Amino acid sequence: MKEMIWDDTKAFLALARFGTLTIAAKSLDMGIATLSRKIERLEHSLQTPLFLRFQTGYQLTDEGKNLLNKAEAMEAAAFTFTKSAKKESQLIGRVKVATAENLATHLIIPALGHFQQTCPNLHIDIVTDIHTANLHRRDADLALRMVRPTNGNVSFQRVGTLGYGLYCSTHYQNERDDANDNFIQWGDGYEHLPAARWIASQLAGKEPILTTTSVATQVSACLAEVGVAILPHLVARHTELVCLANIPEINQEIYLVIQTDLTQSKRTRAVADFLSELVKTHQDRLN
Amino acid sequence: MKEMIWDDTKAFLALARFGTLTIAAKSLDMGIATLSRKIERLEHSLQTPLFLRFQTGYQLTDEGKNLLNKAEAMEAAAFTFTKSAKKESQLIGRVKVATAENLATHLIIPALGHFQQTCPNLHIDIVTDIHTANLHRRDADLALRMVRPTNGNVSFQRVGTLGYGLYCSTHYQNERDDANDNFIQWGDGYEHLPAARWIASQLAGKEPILTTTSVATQVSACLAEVGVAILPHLVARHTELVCLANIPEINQEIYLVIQTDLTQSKRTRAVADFLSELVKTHQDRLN
DNA sequence: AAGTTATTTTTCAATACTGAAAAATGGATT
DNA sequence: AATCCATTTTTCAGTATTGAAAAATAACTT
Repeated sequence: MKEMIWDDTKAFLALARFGTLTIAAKSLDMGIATLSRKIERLEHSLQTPLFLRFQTGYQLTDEGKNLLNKAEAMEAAAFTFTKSAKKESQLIGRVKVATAENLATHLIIPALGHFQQTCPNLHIDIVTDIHTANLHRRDADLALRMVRPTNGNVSFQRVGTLGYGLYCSTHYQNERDDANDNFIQWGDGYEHLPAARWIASQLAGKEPILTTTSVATQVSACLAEVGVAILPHLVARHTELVCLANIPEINQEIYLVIQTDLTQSKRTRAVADFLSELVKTHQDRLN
Repeated sequence: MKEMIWDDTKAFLALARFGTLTIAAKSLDMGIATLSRKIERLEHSLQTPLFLRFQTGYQLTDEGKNLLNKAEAMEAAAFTFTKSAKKESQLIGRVKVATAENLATHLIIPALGHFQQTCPNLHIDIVTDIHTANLHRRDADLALRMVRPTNGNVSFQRVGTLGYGLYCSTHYQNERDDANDNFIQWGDGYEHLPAARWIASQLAGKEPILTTTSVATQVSACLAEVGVAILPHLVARHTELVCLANIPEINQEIYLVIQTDLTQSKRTRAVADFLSELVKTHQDRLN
């Protein structure tokens, strides 16, 4: 006995509802004969008579009546399947983006308004948790990072460069002794940063005047005229600090990390495109 | 855009599970090319890419992954549909039979053991509620009655005759005065019974020695040598009472009432056949 | 870097499905 | 009892679906 053909359930439901082959066939947009054969086939594969044939139309048997709600359950399942697919095909839902706080605050969030206009039903969640270095599926869908990913599970692309400069307050600049700068340096655990390494080479053994562990505190220190610091242009440009020099040798690449490019859903891809475009159009502000 | 073909969901599930067209096609017992086309058609009608094609096989997209559980829900619904149909096609379940207590006790129940042997998975529920005169669908599936049904919603067939006789104890018989019997009559509300009417005609104005409202009490009264009573042979044959005369003029027809014959489920029909056969084979004991 | 392998995609004849029209059915009406 | 009528069932030519084999593809191996 051949397995049931799921599509025949449509025929069963229509015929049960309309009662006559003629009307049911019209509702299904198929020939009268086809419908009759589908019902026949279904009854065969279920080994159960579903209808009684009268000249006035088809009438459900007891078996048919008892099976009707089961068929309707199938219909409901099929409906949610197609409906979910439609949802899936549209730009709807939430996408989680992991990134550095700097980029989030000064680059992404300011552009969010414009993004919402183009994709009103697509929402972005931003995660700036420092521990989300490796892009696990549950952590985030996308990441905008400044370290080259090592995990082989993800793919990535260079989308731009984050530029750094030597900054200080105007007052410090006026009083400055070029050969003997007061450097604000990164503290324990951040020695690997390109900015930290550059300062270390400038200090050549001398002591820094202050060490901190965040960009925000270094900005504060500069404004308080403690000394000079290496800051991203992106951050410093919003302050009253002055740029003494651009330091291109410690520029950092910005990578858009994605979960293996190809399998991504439409909405993830849309956000990825938005971020990639965003970095590219603002490349001047980053350098 | 054409509506989704439910059967293609099978293809989606198989391919998602086996990962390769070749194996999935084998599992579905169809050609490799057919499966490929079904997937293509499904993706088109859902307007969503479900798989990524690689030489190593098909891989679910994010959309496909998200839709997988929806498709599985459909599969589950289809499974219960077919399983229920199988149940429906077998002689399995319960059938509710409404009947008189006499017939239940002395005719149906004694034969139940034999019925269980032929249909071990089919259970009979017996309802002897007096109020279940009209066979509503929720009350009972079948009825074995001694009144001709009036409700047009049901069909019925004469399956036999219930015979009555004039009964008394042996002692009463020995002392009997034929012209002056002590009749045990039916009480208020039962005057319409054929037996009651027959006794009334015999009494011709005289008073009965006792009135009761059940067969069991009349049997008791006879055994206590109160008088003579009209009893169904079926009941009296199990007692020590003696039959003074057979009263064929008040025989009652036994009707098997069914919910409109044709639409009945297999199990109801099986029980109907059993009951019909039962009455016919025991017709001698009824008369 | 070329060859091997397992896979998908294409091709085409055979098969199955489809629908319009004709025939048959059986209940309803006169 | 004969006719009508709305329906199902059958018929048959056209269409779509199917599967085996051939061609193409790209990952993997030597």
